[in-house]
Amino acid sequence: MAENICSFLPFGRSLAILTKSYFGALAKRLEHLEIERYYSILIIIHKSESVCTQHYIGEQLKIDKVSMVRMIDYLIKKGFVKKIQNPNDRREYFIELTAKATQLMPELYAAIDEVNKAALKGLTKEQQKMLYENIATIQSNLDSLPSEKIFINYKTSNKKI
Amino acid sequence: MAENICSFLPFGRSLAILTKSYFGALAKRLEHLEIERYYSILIIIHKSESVCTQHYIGEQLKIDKVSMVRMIDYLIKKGFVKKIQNPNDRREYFIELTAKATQLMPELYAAIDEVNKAALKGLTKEQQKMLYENIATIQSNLDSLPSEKIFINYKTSNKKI
DNA sequence: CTAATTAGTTCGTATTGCTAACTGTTAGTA
DNA sequence: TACTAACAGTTAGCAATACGAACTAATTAG
Repeated sequence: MAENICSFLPFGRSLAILTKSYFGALAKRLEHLEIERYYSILIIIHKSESVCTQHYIGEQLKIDKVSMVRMIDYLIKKGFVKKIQNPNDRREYFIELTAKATQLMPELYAAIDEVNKAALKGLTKEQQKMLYENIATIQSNLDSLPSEKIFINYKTSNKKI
Repeated sequence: MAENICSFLPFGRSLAILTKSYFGALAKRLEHLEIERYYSILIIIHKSESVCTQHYIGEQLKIDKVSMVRMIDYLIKKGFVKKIQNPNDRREYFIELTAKATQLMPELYAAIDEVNKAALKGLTKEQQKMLYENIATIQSNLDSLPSEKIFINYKTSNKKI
């Protein structure tokens, strides 16, 4: 049976499929918004207590700097963020939300909360807490292992299921 | 702090980063083998009690049929699988492991087991069991939500960390 | 027998991660 | 001060993957 087979697969495979499903659901929930990607970048900026450089955002989300350029360009083109050169270190640019993006944030948080709730339905508060803790533990375990860099992308398509 | 920010991110974001780290570690552990991708396809075929078509494999791993063609072509080129037309339904092809691939499987399982163990280090057996169950629950929750298809890729690069 | 469906293929497009080479800026150091 | 190294960000090009659409060949439904 499929379940038996799956138990032999790398643990990461389950995570990959889960991730795919999660972002599929989130994209669906947010499809009425003008933006379809890079929510996490907006959140990093919005929640940061200080100014955000591309370097900082990339570090938080583990996105390389080249991809960051493309993503920020996209967000600028869409009118969600603006880039302001740091006068004290002119190599850096501060990435800031526009009013348009700021206005959108509550909707974004609500959607994420909704999808999170739907995803975690059936788990007790205690189980949810344990899940987050275990994920953090696993992340920390993996961070200490030798590894190769891995390519991982998320892109919504137009196809509806 | 970063941890505070992360708690506002979509749940899927943690999973994405985790998945990335996992496959990075697995790729590193397997870098001495001739193959660097598509381990899961080999496992599906190896563990399947019956013959495997591309359609079946894609269904198990949630890989679309176009990508399946490319992946199977790659595995054929590398000499790990062969394609045999089903005489009873000549639209289908059975994908089978070559001797070379079969010989490689124990090493593959050992590597996966090793990385799984390293990843789950510090979790009790009970916690691990709960984790797998919770992942299954979440997957099932998400499967029942409306969603869009999402692009998700894993590709090892040559860069070592 | 015809129409619809299915397995698989091919082509084109989009996204992302990587390397490498590059600009401009800042910091370290002789 | 001048030279060098490091850093933030950019650009170009490659590889990998997902998708839609159009396609072939084969099978099934009516």
